[in-house]
Amino acid sequence: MLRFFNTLTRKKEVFETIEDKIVKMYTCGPTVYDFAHIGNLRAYIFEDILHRFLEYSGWTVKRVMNITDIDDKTIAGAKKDGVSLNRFTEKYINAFFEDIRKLRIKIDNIIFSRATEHVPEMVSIIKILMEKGYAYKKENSIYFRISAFPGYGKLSHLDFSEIKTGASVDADEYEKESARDFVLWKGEKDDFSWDTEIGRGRPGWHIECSAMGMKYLGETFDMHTGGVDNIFPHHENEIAQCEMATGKPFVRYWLHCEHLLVNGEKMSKSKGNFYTLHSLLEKGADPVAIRYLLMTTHYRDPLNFTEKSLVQAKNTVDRWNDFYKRIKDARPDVKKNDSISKECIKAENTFREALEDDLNVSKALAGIFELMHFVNNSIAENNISHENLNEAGNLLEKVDYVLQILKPSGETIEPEILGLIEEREQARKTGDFSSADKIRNILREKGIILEDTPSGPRWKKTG
RNA sequence: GGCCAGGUAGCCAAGCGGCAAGGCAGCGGUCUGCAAAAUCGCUAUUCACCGGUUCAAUUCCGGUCCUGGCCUCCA
Repeated sequence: MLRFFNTLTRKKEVFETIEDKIVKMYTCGPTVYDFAHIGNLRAYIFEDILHRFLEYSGWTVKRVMNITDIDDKTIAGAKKDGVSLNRFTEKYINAFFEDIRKLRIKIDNIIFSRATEHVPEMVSIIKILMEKGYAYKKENSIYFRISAFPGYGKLSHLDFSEIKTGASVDADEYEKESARDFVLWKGEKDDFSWDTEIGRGRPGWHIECSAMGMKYLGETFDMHTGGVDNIFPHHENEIAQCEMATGKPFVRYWLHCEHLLVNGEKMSKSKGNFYTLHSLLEKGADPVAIRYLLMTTHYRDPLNFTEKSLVQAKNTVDRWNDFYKRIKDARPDVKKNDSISKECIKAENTFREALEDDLNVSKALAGIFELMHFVNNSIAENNISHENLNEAGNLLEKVDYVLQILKPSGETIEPEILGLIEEREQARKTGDFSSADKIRNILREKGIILEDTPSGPRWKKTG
């Protein structure tokens, strides 16, 4: 039984979808005005684990991720570079896909929808809101009338009766009836405009997610995710405009991912603690270790990113892969040990039940670590069969559909390296250990680590 | 100021009324020609602090301190 913490009710709730075993989910994606930082990437990894686990559990996932390629920042960037909007955002869209590919975030079975390709859909929602009297036009811009929506604030749990029109609130350059009203459509100010039935201009910030979500998932859908900072105003406003346009509930479950800190502080460019995936990889970080680190803290807890914790993550990922390679390489000649099968089932149950409980990744991993411990012990005691190893290997591969931390197996090795390994083995056999150690050091410099086992030497690559 | 999340060993991190999971790092033993890997053992009388409820609290209640977030365009 799947349970998730719903921001709307502030409670963990049993997850029940509109259609049985089908999840319609909308996940907030990037605004493509800059390279993604690791805080953004944490959110995408959270969404990836969620998506993959749902599929692992037998659900059909219908998912949309937006790419916001029109807003103040993208326009400012395009102006600054003196290029078209598309030309400007293309660079960051490509970088985004490159980043998520490296972090093994899935891209198949997801509709990536671009705001600039859905302007007509946005316009039609705005038209409906105007017809119903929930939106008004002022100086060529169109605003949503918040006083028309009694449920305003139900997601963020903010009390708007107290909000005052002050310096920070009334910062908008446009005229509106109430400081709280938000803009649906911005009247033409520059070249970045569309000609539409509601005038020439461009969409406001919140309308694109509403339009794209409802276009692909329907007027009411199951799940919407994003970072906690999106709760207000972005998601609150999405609810307001959708529910007033359709008269139906917009989204059933809202899931939000906490922020990431770096060395206990908010990440910011001025503090010099701003990490992008690119900058970490340049320092030699392993993208799989980054993925592991970003997923092991529960998504609703703040995650403190440090370089030390990244080293720890790297060691853990290496151990995980060592174990996988070990059970692939072992060639035991023993009859089947039923206790291994039982441990595999136990580990899988722990894994599944932990993730079903609001994605408790740490607990899920602990279940697999316990299995590793048990299997390693059995290998040491020579009490595990080939069949048992297959069971453990299959389980590891199965959970890795969600985790994505196993390195691809079937690494190849050059013939000359293989020759060196054989040469060293001959030296060892004749007792010439100084030659053997010399060759082992040469191999180490080439990135090959040797392990002598009863059935001969075993090699692995570093890094 | 209002609202929200969090503070568990050197570090990361579960648990959330009944003797404190797991991982990384460290130390000692086994194995090994030496390593590596693996393995065994050790590493929190204590869960930010102070009160309260209870037979029993890291877990519930009240207060305090610290960290971070939101309160109109930042995942």
